[in-house]
Amino acid sequence: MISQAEPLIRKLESITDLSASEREALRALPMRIQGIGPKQVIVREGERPSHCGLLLEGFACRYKFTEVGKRQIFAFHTPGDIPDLLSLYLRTMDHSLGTITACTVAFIPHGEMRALFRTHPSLAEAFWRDLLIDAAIFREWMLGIGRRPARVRLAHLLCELVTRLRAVGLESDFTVPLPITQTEIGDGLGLSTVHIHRSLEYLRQKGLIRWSGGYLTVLDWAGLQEAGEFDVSYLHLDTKEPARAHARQR
Amino acid sequence: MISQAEPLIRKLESITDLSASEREALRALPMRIQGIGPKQVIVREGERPSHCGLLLEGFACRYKFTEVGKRQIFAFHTPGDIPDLLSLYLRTMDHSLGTITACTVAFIPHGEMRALFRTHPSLAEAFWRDLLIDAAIFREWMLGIGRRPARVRLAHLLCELVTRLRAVGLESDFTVPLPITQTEIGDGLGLSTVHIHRSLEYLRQKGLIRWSGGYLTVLDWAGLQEAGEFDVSYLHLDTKEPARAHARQR
DNA sequence: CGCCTATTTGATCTGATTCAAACAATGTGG
DNA sequence: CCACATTGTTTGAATCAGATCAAATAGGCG
Repeated sequence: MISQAEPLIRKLESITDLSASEREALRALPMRIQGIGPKQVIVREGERPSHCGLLLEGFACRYKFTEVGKRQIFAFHTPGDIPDLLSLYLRTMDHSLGTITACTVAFIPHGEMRALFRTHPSLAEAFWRDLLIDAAIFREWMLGIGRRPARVRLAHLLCELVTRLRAVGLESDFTVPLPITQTEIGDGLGLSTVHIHRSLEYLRQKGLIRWSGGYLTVLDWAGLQEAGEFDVSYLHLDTKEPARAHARQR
Repeated sequence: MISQAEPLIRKLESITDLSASEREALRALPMRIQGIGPKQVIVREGERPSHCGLLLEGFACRYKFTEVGKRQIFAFHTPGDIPDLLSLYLRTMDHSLGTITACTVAFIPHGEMRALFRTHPSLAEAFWRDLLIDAAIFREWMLGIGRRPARVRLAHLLCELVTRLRAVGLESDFTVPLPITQTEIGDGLGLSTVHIHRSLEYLRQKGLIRWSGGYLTVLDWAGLQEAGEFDVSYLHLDTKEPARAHARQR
């Protein structure tokens, strides 16, 4: 029951401000730490978890299968995320959570999270913001899957991953760890593995990225953003973001 | 500032239990009621609303455009919904909200909602549940758009709409108002209007549905559910849902 | 070294788009 | 109440983005 709240604190600080006492409260959360191998299920669709899983190390994803066995990945998760936070309010999981690489997960009892929310309302608000950003990412993915061609979709996803990894300090020099398979990318974008490979090839040939050995390097950030129609605002990374030009009061 | 909270109460009661005092608190919410014509924007991407819009009458939707002008609809909204509730915690809208038909919308100041959440924590929880179900619907749409063929996708959407309209009392005898255009359905499913028409034709010819004059009738509910691979559980309609066969404690 | 998993490449097929046009329904103003 | 305009539906034909199938190559790792 040693606390390892630092990745979580870092994550929350990327979307909100935390006071010293809030950071303390997070560090005081009791958690059971567990290692989980690659490609394992953490929580299965239909289960009713009694704990939330805070991802400390590794990559995870949430997904669901079609009746004919096709998989759609809804989200990729990185250290600091609590992918099944929603189980606190929706008792039954409507999708599964699994690891991509080997992971370290800290399980926090639901009761402890609820107590934290009661004693620290503004922390509760921070977590709600996180849940809402999660949904905003779903929307952006929907826009891509439904309406953007494969190359744009792929470039957009890479932009998102780089941005999110940067926000939690896992980027340096436009290089991020990305130990994800082309098949997994395909399952996230609603595309076949073959087509992912060809789209990746396109981005490589345009000199936008390099990707090998589990690390992605963005060679041309502006170009990749353009290729992916990437506008970071949907990630709501800055609480104090300036008003947009076309913003208006109702 | 006359309150018209009944559709909202009905909606919340479909996903949670409300006490008499909670219902009273909802009725006491001050709201400015406004009629809005069909196909109008209610809140535009980039804006920072100071109110939430409670939909009292009519159909609305949330959407976003691609850079090349393709639209993806993320959600269809029916009376009782507060489609922009998220603006309470995410200051800047990352997508737009607009009407489909003429609508009556009750605008509630953010401050009033926050006060309500403070004085009635379990109401706050009900709204959070609603927001999480919203995200669950996004996931289910993603699964369809990414991994299901057009006919299945369409049948699934129809099942969802009928189920949701039933939950708020807008269904009778497997007939629901559905004043939506084939183009709008297409924008929701990531398909072209032409293909929606052909897929609809297929469902009609299979004797599953009848749809005309703005009303949809499901002729074969079991058949439509099967055609759409529809499993209602993602809508989390019942707080007290029984454990599924494969549910397990961690 | 040999096994297993992931990437790469080529060929073919198909679900869905696009384009184009006819047709139906609905609403509007004179 | 009708002519006209507008919006939505229907139909057909051509085309294409991406899937599927199949097989070769390349990495990792015990």
